[in-house]
Amino acid sequence: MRSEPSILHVDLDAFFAAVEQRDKPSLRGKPVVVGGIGLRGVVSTASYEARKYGVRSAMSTAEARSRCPHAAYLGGRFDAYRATSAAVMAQMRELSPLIEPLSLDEAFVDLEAAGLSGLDVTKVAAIADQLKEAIHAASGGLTASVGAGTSKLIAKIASDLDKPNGTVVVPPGTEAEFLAPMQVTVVPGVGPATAQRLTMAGVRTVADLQQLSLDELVRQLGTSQGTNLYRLATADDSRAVVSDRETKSISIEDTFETDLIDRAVLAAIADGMARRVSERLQKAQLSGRTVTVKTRMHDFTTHTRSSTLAGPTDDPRIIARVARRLLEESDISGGIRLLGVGVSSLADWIQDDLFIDSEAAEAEEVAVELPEQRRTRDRAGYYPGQDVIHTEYGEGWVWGSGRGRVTVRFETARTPPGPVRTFAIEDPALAVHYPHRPPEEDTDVAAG
DNA sequence: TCTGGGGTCCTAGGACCC
DNA sequence: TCTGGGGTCCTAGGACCC
Repeated sequence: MRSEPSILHVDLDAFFAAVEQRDKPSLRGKPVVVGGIGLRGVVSTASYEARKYGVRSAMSTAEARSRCPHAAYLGGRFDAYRATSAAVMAQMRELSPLIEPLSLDEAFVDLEAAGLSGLDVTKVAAIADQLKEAIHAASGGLTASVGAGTSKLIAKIASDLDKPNGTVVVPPGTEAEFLAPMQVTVVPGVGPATAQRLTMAGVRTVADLQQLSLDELVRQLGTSQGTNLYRLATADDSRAVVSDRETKSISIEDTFETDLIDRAVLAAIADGMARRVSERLQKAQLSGRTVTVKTRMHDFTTHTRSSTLAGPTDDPRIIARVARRLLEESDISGGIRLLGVGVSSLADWIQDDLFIDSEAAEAEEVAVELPEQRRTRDRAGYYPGQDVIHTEYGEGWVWGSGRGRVTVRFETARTPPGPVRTFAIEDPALAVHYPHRPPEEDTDVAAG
């Protein structure tokens, strides 16, 4: 935690709805709801006029319509939101080289990294107000709320206290007492499930939380969340402002107007999703090894199935093939309301790097030295380090096998000696099996 | 009035290796 | 014949955030 309130949290007010009102003057001063407008839609953002009728984010659009039938219901124009967000973020970068966007409408700004010093409450409030004016001008009239404090936690909570168009600076040294009277749910990371567990332990406010020992909190919530919450409750937060956070996964999902049960229809939808995921991977110069299919049943229970490839891919055909297989393995009886396809275990090198010319592969083969005791056939009949398995992701040496799985070592140009990956032997990815030497007569080579 | 779409992080168990 | 513990990878599910 810092000695000066040098972290700002900037939060644009009713962002999506505000952009719509900016671009369409007839909507100004009127209730506007942006979100899913179909039968199963939910509200993303409600303008302040719509909030007067009880319309809230994450509420079903059906309920919003019943509460506020005369509002304008809009599906959203994300290109416009992205462009506006970029203009706003640029204003923050003018103020400091170190900003951390959390979403299109939120970011931390590090004033310390801007070389500013002697930051007392008055000075920070003035800086915040200037920033809000700059944002207003650059965005075509949008307002923001700003919180400032000695840590991310305090800045984030403060920005929420005087919305819209507020500025709240929490004086250094007053953090714990600032938090104490608040509900535990103001602490980021404490959602409904955690709040309920805490309630059962007699904890409703941060002050209640401050009474608990670390041991007790860890018992209630586990090591990670317990220790985190223990620190945050006493305003002990030294998390740094971090600019470029790397993408960990890319996914597409869709909720259908009515539940779908036809496997052929779903397979075709999965193909389209695989293509869109692939496009986004390629645009971001990323590829990934794990393909995940997500299904949501009529009763809202959600399942995921995933499969990890030998090497990263951004190929729509491969993603689609794996997604189809995972979908086939999924239970869709009774119909599903949602289908999703995603790719994770991302790498910033692309698929082509996995395929290398045979010359390089041979050079690598020479370099491979195996311990003597491994130069024997394993349980599934492979010679580890000598047999080669051909997969659609490239060729790799068998590194060991048994119990229905085979471990394959891949050689890649960029990352020799390459990843070691495990496949189920029945995995269709193992299209062909080429032993370097013929298996002995009694050897039952694992079925491909 | 039933519950979006895009993410992140954590946990837990099993397989496998040393 | 039984008994280990640590570490990594993978899978599945859940909580949470905007």
